[in-house]
Amino acid sequence: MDTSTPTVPARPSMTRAERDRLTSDLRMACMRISRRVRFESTAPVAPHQFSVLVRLEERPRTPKELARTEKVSAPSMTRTVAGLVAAGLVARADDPTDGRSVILSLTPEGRRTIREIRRRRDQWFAARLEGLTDDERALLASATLLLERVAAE
Amino acid sequence: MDTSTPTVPARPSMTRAERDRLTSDLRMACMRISRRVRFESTAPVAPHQFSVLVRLEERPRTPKELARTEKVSAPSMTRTVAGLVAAGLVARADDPTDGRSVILSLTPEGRRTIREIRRRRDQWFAARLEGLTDDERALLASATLLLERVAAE
DNA sequence: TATTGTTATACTCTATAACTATA
DNA sequence: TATAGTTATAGAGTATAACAATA
Repeated sequence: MDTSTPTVPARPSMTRAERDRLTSDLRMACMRISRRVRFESTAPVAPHQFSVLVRLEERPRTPKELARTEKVSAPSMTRTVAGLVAAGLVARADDPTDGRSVILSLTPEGRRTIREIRRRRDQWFAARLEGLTDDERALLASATLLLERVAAE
Repeated sequence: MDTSTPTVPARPSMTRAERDRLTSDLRMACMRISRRVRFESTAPVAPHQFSVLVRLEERPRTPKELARTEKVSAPSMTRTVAGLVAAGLVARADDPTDGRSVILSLTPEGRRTIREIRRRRDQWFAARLEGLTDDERALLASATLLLERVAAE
């Protein structure tokens, strides 16, 4: 895939007002799309549960680590994890090096659940992108690379 | 503002796999930015309250209308609205044509609150866009128009 | 003594069911 | 009888404080 900065016609520098406008318009567009995806697609687990599944998709983590990254209290995470374990989506294991800790990881069913939720969300969004031309899609593909860079900072 | 489709170099049609990839990558990028904006910027009102303020910014509405658009029950909206009225952000008025209805609208303080929240969110996002070149910003400005079109459908 | 995780308790947002007032 | 809104009550997620087990 082409990861270089896309070629666009030369333009004069943006004014401060134009930059502010871009910031606000782009942010609101992203948040509106996010909201609509959440509203229009149903999910088998609640948003805060899905968020934990995605964290565990990257690698196994402790409840404390999850509480910190998800910005919730330890007792809240205890509760959330308990629900995911009860649903068979997350597995608990003792930490062999520290008797106080537990190590949480995704079960195969947990991975399937993530895939299913992404599939539903993409399905809704894909229908909205149907009406675009190839050029418009190419432009959005280039923009996606920039957005990913911005979000990763 | 230029609302026409931006000029980009001619490219061959995307394959189905490329379209699927764009759908998923762009959706996830938007959702990740949305999440980070929500996490990184504090707000004087809760998310569900802010959402109601934005609906009322467009025009006055009844509680029933708000419950429907926000996808919550009528009693939930009663509670949310009560909080906003108590905070001085929303005003209640009797409907002169229907004694059962109440008409909700933003107070000046409610409008100030919306502006303040947007300012904080933009502030965070603007810092992330600082590192981009003018060409990259121009590309994102074009993409924003497409995203707005997509989200509006 | 500090740290990990849980339990106890309370507050908020959510829902459904029942109630009041008006059409 | 139907509709707009509220009140009653309960379930789920969140928090802080207190506790248990381990380092």
